[in-house]
This record gives sequence, structure tokens and C-alpha cells, in this order.
Amino acid sequence: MTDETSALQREIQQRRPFRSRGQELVVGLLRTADLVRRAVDRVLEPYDITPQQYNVLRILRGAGDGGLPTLEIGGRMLEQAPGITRLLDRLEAKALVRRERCPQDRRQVLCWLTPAGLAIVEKLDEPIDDADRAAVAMLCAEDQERLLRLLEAIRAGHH
Amino acid sequence: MTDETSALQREIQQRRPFRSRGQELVVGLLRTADLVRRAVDRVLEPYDITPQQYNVLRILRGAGDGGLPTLEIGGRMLEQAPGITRLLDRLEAKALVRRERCPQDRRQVLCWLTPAGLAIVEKLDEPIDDADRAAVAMLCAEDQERLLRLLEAIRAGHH
DNA sequence: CCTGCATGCTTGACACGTCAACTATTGATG
DNA sequence: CATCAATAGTTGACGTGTCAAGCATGCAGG
Repeated sequence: MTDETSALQREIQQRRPFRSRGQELVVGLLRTADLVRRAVDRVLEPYDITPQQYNVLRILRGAGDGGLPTLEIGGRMLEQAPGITRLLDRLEAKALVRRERCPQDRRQVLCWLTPAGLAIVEKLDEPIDDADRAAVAMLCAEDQERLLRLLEAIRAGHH
Repeated sequence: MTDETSALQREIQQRRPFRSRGQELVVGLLRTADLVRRAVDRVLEPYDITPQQYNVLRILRGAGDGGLPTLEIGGRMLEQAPGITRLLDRLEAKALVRRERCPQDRRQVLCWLTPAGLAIVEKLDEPIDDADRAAVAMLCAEDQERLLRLLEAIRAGHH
């Protein structure tokens, strides 16, 4: 570790230095993700859907006409089953999602986008894409590639 | 954008390609942060405190004997005031934090660590440090530096 | 002084995220 | 066929983020 106070340390007005580079990285990663999440949040706000709800809508669009079982949706997000159920409850209440017990396997509950749901996702494609680009626009193309690979390496290390 | 499906795309079993490198980066950043947060979570679990609570305890330790007003704590975390109040409520209930109205400015509520609170933070220093290191141990020292700088650049771009 | 605006929280309401416990089905086994 | 473990979800309870409102307290001007 160096003895100089880092930029991050100044950001959070911390007196004592980070105990390790690892700690500084973890804090930096979490804070950065939070900032980016908030930026995307602002785009969704006028449409009255949350990032997680949007995430579900996008996943369902990707699934097409076959529909997706509840836990399949959960598997594509980093989230536990109970959260998905209630997320879908709210989306169904807003009539953006339709659910139906699967006749072949009555344990499953299949989910589809309603036309209204599809309309919202489509309308959001552009503004979300703009926001995503803007959120990392301060990095040049090479740095974006580098960051992508570094993040991927971290995820790979977590099994 | 390339036409190949990326590793991240496979991770989330997504059919359609990312609309932009920016989108892929944002998704990757959020997912990676989530994974790392969970890893740290596991360390705190046996001590029955959450990452946010630990964060507050650490901040209070850094403040020393003077104590910190509630909103000062909020300023050092990326969080709104209401959350801090209730976070402190729970920490006070566990007797890890002491609160007192400031005599000089009775609008403020000063917060201190109790001896029990200090003991917990100290005991957690090592295991947390280990977890932080482990969370990014798959990157060599140079890559860690690179990642640190890239994240910092992103944060700088968000004002 | 007294009024009125700013500051520092606190409360209420709602969306998550997570765990543990529970229900309904399915499928494999004896 | 009866049973029992595994699978797919749901529900309850609690901690956390966020917004909008509300309540003191402090302060600046008139």
C-alpha cells in the first residue's frame, strides 16, 4: 500500500487509509455501481417502473411467445425466488405481465409480457441505451474493453 | 459492437445481443458489484450485522471521540437521510451506537460508537480485509490498479 | 422581538432483497 | 399403488433505499 491518500479516500472523507488495495477496490466498485444504478434509475422514473421491474420486462421480451417460468426469470437476475414472485405481482397489477399455471407441469407458473408491457420496453430501448452509453462515456473504447474484461475476471473468480 | 456473443451474454442467458458496449458494461458493473457485495455479506453474517450497519460503525470509528451528526454519516455513504436514521435506530437498539442531541445546535443528533460497537468493528477488521482481498484476488496487482483508475474515472464523470 | 426561510432530522408509505417455513405437484422407488 | 424426496412457488418477517411530509431549531431581516 502507498502512504498517499487516494482519490476515493477523499471522496468518502475517510481519515485512516484503506487497509488494503483490495478494500479500496471493493469500496470503489460498490460506490461506482451505485452511482451508475442511480443514473439509470432517473431514466425509468418518468415511466413509473423500477430498474428491477424493467429488468424483468426485458427478460420476458427476450423469451418470446413461449413465456418463462418464474424461477427462470430469477435465474437470469441475481435474485432469490421470493423477490421475483412479488416483483411479478406488481407488474401483473400494472397489467404489464400476464401469469398462468403451466398445464404440463402445474407446479410452474409461466409469465408473458402483455402488449402494454412490450410497448413500454420498446419505448425504453433508446433512452436506456443512451443512459448506458452516457454512464460510461468518460472512458475511451479501449478502456471500456479493459473494464469489461476486468469485471468479467472478477465474476469468473466467484464461481 | 462485435457480433459474437459475449461471456456476460451467456452468463445471463440472453438471446439478443447487447445494444451497445455501454449497456454491456453497465450490466457487468452492476452484476459484479452484486457478487462482491454478497461475498462481504457472508463475512458479516455470523456477527449479525449488515454491510450498511458495518459501514456506519466504521465511519463512526473513523470520527473518533467527537461524534458525528446523523447527516454527516449519510454524506459519507451514498444514502438519503431517512435510511440513516433507521439504520442508527437499529444500531442503537443493539447498543452498538449511542446518540445524543447536540447542546450547541439542538437540531443535530450526534452519534458515537459504544465500547461494544468499537469491539465489533475491531474484531471485523481482519476477516473483512481478507474477504476484500479475496474478492479481487483473481486480478494481478497491475490489473487492480487499472480497475481502480477506471472506476474512479467513471465516478468522476458523474460529477 | 417576530416572521419566515433554511437546516437537520424523523415518520409514513412503498419497493426491494433475503431467509425460513409452508403448499402444491411431480417423479422415483419399493 | 403408496410414499417420499425433489421441484416450483408463495407467504411472513425484517433490513434497507427512496420520496414526500412534518417538526423542531437556528438565523437573518424588518
